[in-house]
Amino acid sequence: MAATLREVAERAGVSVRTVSNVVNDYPHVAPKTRAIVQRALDELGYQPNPLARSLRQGRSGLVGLVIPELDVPYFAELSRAVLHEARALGLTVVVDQTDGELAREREVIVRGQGSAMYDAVIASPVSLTSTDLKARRSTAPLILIGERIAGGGVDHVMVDNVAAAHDATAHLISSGRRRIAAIGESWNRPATTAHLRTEGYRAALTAAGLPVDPELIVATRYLHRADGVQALDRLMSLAQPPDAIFCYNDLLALGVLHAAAHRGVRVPDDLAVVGFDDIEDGRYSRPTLTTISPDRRQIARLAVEMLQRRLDGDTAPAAELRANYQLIVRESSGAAQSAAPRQRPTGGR
Amino acid sequence: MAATLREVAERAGVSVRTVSNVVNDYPHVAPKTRAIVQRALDELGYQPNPLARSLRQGRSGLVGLVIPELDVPYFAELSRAVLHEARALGLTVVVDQTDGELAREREVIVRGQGSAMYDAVIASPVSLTSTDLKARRSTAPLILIGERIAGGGVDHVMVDNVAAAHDATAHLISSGRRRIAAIGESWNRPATTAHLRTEGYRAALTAAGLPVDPELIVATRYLHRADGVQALDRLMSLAQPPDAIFCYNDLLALGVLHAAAHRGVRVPDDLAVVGFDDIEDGRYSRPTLTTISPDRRQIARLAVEMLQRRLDGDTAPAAELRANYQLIVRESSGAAQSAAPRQRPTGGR
DNA sequence: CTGAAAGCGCTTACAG
DNA sequence: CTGAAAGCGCTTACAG
Repeated sequence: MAATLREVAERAGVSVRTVSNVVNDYPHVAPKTRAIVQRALDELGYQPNPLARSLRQGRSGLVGLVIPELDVPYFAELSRAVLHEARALGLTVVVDQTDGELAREREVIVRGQGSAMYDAVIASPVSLTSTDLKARRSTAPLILIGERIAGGGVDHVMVDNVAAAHDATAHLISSGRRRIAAIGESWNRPATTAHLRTEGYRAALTAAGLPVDPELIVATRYLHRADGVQALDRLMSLAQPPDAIFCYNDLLALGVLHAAAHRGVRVPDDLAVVGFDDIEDGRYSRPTLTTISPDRRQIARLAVEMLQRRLDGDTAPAAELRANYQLIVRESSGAAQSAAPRQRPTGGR
Repeated sequence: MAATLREVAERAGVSVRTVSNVVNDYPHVAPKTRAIVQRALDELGYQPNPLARSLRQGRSGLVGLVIPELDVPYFAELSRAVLHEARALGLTVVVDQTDGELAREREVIVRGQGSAMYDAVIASPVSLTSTDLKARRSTAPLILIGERIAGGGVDHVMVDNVAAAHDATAHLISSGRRRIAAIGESWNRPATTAHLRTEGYRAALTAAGLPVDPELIVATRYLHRADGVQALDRLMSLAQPPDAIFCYNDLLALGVLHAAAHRGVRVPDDLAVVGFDDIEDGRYSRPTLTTISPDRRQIARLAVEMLQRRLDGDTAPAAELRANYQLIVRESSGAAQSAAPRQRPTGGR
């Protein structure tokens, strides 16, 4: 069992106050006293009890990062970026997975506390609604990433989803596609994000004088690869299949690529594909994936810096922080096919 | 600010003891008293302070899951499995990323404590050595996943890496390959795991009467996709390039697949590829990836159950728990090519 | 069934 | 520069 401050104090023949001062590098300690205490500390292998310290100080020093699914690459990569930025500021963040379940998102975001003991929370909720947010009891700072939940009055950081979806769609149009599908509208999620992407998609079509065909907008249950496979199967069985697809995330797009290969649909020749997120897989897939790349580093930094400000007592009204994004054109929407460039070089269209 | 037990007690006109009893569903409370207290609890919106509770009880109720990289699919998928099994047992686990840095692995695994306050730790360390383990001060139960650190005297769960690597290699041999490379031996990691896989690889070659060519065993810095790309480039520039590659993980294999496509090397026709881990990407890649699939669910369950036993006071000697694995044959090692089966059906070999 | 009180291991005004 | 003491918010033997 770890030694306590009191035990160290007894051994060193000083008060606990003095030991505490040494442990915490309090400057005004006589060098001689410090040496004596340090020796006792070493001999006993003292380790401070973080629980006691936290209780006394009224804060745990822990920031919770709440995400739905750890094994969805976008969240994994985002989490890593957040952990990285947080470390730079000396914050310890700990990842909390909710499986996207409302009850669990509520527990940690709305009720605060729970078995968790976070001083603040960064969250990317999928089921939480504005009603939940209004009922929030916890006073710990909260920063939302990705989703803007209407009327929440909560700080959030996000990219301009409407504009990004517009750009993705416009890219397909400008490369000659005319029958463009959209995959990822939501079945059962509140999914403000999906709605915003559909809005951008529609706007781009309309601006180009192209019709919006409801048949081409396919909702999915999740945003996983398997959903992309299903969606493609459905789209290809249409009387008039699409010649391009804008997927609301890269995982859907990778599912589409997979299903297309197995159906003998050539990408990008027969079908152009664009994703969203710029996860690492898309840089190695065959063909490589054109995608919208949100500046994850910036997202993480904005979130963490805002959090730090709130922890420091900043009471400014809730902020809406916007991060940059970029369209990255790769093979799936027209660049040279990856399969065997020397044997069958296929130019863009 | 949240109300305290004492405030609730005053409002209800009872002692804190009684309030505590109600909060914790202690059975012997008079129904009438309970009702009064409950009302006060509701009116004040009481939330217990987990820090105080933990300090008093001498445990935080938190289990730390220590992994090197959150955004490496294998760890993301493993983490999810562990969180799932832990939930089933009522344990709250929190993910702690170390970036594979020795200092950080030490802080949480060896020193215990730190800013973290875990009752127990499940870890998949990459830099930690047996010396560190012997110097361990923390008395919190520790379960290692994946790596067996010699002489640590610590519980661990793993698959039989030698046997698995043997099977992967034997599969390539039995499908007619003769010049089989291995990618993923370590440059700078302690990497017991890599050594074990090399051992299995060598054994399989030897058993088949095939020579072991040192040129074909390529070490990599990390085990990421980019390392796979580099390794393939190096192998293909050999005077006698390989006709098959056993990659020590799927990420390397996906990098190999990518590089092969861009070089015009056909997989599996010119080159068969086998990975290790069975991450989801490999089920959707082109071609899909043959791989060793460790039973992640079982690994997670064994680790969590062992942990629970230790928390319950089990003091049996350190256990070595073995999980099952399975070779999953997909397109990359000989099944029908995925590219466009109808146009160019390629049988296995 | 409930109250008064001790104590978990710290930090920190308050004195001196 | 250092000591004696209070108190963070709980839980839990000890009485009654």
